[in-house]
Amino acid sequence: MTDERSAGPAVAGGAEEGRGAAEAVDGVLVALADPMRRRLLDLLAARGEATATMLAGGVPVSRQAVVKHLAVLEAAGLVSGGRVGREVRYAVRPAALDATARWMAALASDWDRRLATIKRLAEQAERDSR
Amino acid sequence: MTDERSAGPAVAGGAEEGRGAAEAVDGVLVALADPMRRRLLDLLAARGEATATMLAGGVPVSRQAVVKHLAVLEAAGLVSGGRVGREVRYAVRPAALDATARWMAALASDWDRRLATIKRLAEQAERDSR
DNA sequence: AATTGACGCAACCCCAGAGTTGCACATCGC
DNA sequence: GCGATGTGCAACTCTGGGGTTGCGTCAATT
Repeated sequence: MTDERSAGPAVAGGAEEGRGAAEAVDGVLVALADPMRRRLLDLLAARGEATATMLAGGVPVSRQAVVKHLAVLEAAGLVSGGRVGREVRYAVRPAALDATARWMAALASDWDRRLATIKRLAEQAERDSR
Repeated sequence: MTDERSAGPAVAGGAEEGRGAAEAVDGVLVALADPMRRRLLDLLAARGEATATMLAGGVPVSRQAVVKHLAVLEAAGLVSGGRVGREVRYAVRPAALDATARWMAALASDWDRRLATIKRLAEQAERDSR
């Protein structure tokens, strides 16, 4: 087994590199917005490694549809695929997902900060007018 | 200012309650997948509170388009709107975003766990065959 | 009361993308 | 070599959703 996928920090998928964090996040969000793609990710995470044909067996769509979904997922950095003989094995990549999770958490805390400021100002104004 | 939005844990938006975590996450992901909606969230977070008409002024689409986006965002629990006189003021709600961020982080760490297991098993098998 | 500004509803256009089918090409097992 | 299996490519269909326009309604201002 060529373990090019198991530990390398370099993006083997070759789909995302020189882009800003915003566009990387965009790709992940768009990819995750589709229920079928989330299901495929689930299957893939459960099996560790699988081909498009295998995955198509566990989902009510054609193999070609699965291939397209995998292409989107790979472009988003969520999975990576490599050829082994005549088949293409895909595996899950946690890094992109983790990065997006952190982005969202940071955004949420930013909103919290802003809301706290707004509230404080409002109370201040009320105190002044009283 | 009625601060029904600032601290209450109860979902004032009235759009999500009896659903499982999966569908709540789905709504948030679908909502965030659109760049225009993310921009509207940004504007809303920056202004603290705004109406659809105001937001339409800072974005290259019609007011009606903004209204539709706000409806999606509200259904996802990302914003909440309330009538004040003849206008409807919207504000950002960090809770749903934070919950989704945690869901993603948990999923990423789950993938990591599975990958670690796979890798361990592979090394074990290799050691045995040697 | 008349006017103005903000909202809601409904009908409509348009295209990206999810899914399909058919076929050609490569690879494994015999 | 030959059949069987798995991929890749391309053309095609069709639904969903983002966007628009038009109009009716309601509240604030004067």
